[in-house]
Amino acid sequence: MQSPRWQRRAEDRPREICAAALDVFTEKGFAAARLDEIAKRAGVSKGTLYLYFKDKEDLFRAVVRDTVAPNVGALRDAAMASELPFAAVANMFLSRFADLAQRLPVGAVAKMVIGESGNFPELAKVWHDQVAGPSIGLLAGLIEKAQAKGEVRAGDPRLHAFTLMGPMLMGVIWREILQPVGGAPLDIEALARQHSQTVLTGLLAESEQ
Amino acid sequence: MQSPRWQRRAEDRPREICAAALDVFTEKGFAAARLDEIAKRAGVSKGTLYLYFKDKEDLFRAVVRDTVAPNVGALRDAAMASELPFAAVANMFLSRFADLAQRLPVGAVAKMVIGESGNFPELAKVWHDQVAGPSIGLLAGLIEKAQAKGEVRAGDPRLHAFTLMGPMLMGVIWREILQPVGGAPLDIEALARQHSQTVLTGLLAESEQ
Amino acid sequence: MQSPRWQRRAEDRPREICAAALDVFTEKGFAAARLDEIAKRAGVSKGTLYLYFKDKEDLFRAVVRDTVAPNVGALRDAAMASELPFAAVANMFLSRFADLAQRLPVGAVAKMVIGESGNFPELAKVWHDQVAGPSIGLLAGLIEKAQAKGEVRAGDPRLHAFTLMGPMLMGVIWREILQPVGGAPLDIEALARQHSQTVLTGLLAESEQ
Amino acid sequence: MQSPRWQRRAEDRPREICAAALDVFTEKGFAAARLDEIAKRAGVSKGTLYLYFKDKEDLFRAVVRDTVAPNVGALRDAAMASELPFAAVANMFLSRFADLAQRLPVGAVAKMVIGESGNFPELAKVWHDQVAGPSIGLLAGLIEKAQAKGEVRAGDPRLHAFTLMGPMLMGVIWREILQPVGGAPLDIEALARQHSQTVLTGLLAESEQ
DNA sequence: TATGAATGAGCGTTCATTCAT
DNA sequence: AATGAATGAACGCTCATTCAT
Repeated sequence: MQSPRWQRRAEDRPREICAAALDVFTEKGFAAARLDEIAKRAGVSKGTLYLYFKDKEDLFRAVVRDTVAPNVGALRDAAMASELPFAAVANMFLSRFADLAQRLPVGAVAKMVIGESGNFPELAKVWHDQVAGPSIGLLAGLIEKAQAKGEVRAGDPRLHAFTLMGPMLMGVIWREILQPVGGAPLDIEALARQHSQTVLTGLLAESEQ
Repeated sequence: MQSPRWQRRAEDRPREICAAALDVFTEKGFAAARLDEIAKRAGVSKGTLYLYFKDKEDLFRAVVRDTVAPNVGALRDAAMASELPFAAVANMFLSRFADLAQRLPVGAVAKMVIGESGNFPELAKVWHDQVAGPSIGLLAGLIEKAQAKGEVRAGDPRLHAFTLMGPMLMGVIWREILQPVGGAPLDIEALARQHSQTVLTGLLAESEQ
Repeated sequence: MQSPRWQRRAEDRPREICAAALDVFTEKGFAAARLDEIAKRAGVSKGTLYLYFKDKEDLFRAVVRDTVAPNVGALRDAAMASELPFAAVANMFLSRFADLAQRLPVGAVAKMVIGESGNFPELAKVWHDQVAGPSIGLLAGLIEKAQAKGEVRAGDPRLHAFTLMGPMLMGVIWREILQPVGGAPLDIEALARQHSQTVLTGLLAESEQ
Repeated sequence: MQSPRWQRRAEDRPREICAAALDVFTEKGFAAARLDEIAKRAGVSKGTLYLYFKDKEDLFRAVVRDTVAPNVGALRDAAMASELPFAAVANMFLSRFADLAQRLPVGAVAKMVIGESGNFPELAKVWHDQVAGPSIGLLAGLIEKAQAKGEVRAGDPRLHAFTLMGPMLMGVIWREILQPVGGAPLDIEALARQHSQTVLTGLLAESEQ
């Protein structure tokens, strides 16, 4: 009576709700996610959600943006290393991505963005404009510079960027989608290590090149 | 009066419905797809759907299976070429995949499977068991054989397979998800060509290796 | 080809359909009965029903009327015996009813009429006007005459008719409704025999009267 | 503005809904009853029904059970009078039943149970196990005891029970089914009075016995 | 005459949203 | 600020009815 149980941490509510919502949206997708369940997992009532978010879409967007945002900064830094040899930059970039994918729900967000891209094109746009586009652009830029220096072989720099990043995306998706249904476990960091070595000097044995 | 309200086309109906359903499920995802719209696009009434499919889930599964199935066969063939030099096999595999991705809605199916993997784990399983798993396994096997022959450099064959295929998956997803929201257009076949050259001999210029 | 299988017995169709419909309507009631099932049990297609009956209601009414009709005649006869002593008339009436209830689906029709009286008041009306009303009226008339002759004790003749017929109706309902769910089996004819004896001279032993 | 769109009345809601549902189910039967109409009569929205009942069947069962239950207790008491002369017991039993039938929707429940016995055999079972079976059993037991004391004439006690109760059931059904479609009005209590007198000492005038 | 594929209105049920408490 | 009972629009599914064959 005197000290209402729920007065504590009023300003953490939005975060708690977003965390619960991320889980449910990831598991079910936007349409199949139930606000009832999000509320339950967040430990609040359904009505409370509406004190912090205008509606279900607003909550969904908030979840995606809040989870995407931190990624953006983490990638910017890699750009600064552009004076190092390309091999070192590539190594760093891949291992950094692997590290990111271990700590943040990169796979979960990818899943949501991919699955709901038809219903929420703007989220795909955010992902493109803030994450995928800049990353690819950044890489392509580094590659182009390295080509100019004679470090990297000729070819469309953007396609080269796909060669570099594609396996990492595939790894993240494998973990998120196929591993839970019986796919062989995948060590993202090992993938980053082996791939960065291999892709630089080629899959073929030196004797064959 | 002039044109009969409907025609008997029992044989084509299921295909027509599946085609319409593929579109709608791809655009909206399972939960947000409306049977009304699928029916409208298929040019039939809502009730007609139920003459051929038990319910919405049944239709969804049929769509995924029917679209996944053709892919399976197309990949088996690549295995036969295993006596060729690995470089040739890899080339063929990638260009074949690119070709497949041009003609079949690979991206659309991937999108559905990824987005609904939480609600339909069995579809993810089908995709894993019949498409992704075998493909990766096949590649890994070829790679292992090539390693034994000294053609391919050391390393976990499965991770090498990711190195080989990842960029193609990324390409497909880019086209399906990001290109519609402003992503730069991507030529999958050009990607296959450049990637297969690059990945075999390395991103680095020969002088650097 | 030459001799179409179904040309036989074309004029029996309505009867066959009614028989199947009686079963299904009795089991399920009007609303829950499926034309599909009636057609299947009648060995015809759904469309064929519409060659003989305007719609579902029309079929229902036909079923009830066709099954009710024969009962009517069978009861008229009992009136002619009105010169016999009342005890003999009552005996005859009850045993005739028991006989009827053995051979015709009296219980089934009663069930339908009772269950659908809200939706088909006219059927209840048919039942009242052609079956229950006349029967009760007939009995009440006989009783009144017998009272005038000093054969039957004073009292409202119609209520006396309830005393006479009620147990038979209860017997029919018991068989139709409660026996299938575990009610002890009931021999309608034994009931008719014992009841007709008892009701005439009283439940109480003679020493008690 | 002036009057709130709705009020919280969690405690009364189930009862109000059941009352409305009883009316509609009685009028229409289970299948033809519309939840829209039940909700309207209960003064709530359709969705509210689902706050208190799992689905339409659950509501139906609740209605029948809640309406059957009170009857059960009311009949138990009659057993205690077993030391009185049988004539007194029978009198009491019949008048008590008539009283019950005046105050409770006995006819309505009978109608529902009879009409839906095919679709809801368990309700027929409840009715048999808790109402009809015990009542008949109770009466048969009393009759058997009275026979042992020489009060009641020989014969199957259960069939005697039909002789006693049948007219009352018929009266209830008459009122519920036939009176609304033009059947002559029936005074259940008068029926109980006259029947109990008549059935004990016989329909026949004393001079005839 | 007979069929059964096709229709579409209608209902049970769900769930995002509101609002009296 | 927080609740959760109440709402009602919307959707999946059914099934009586129609009609091309």
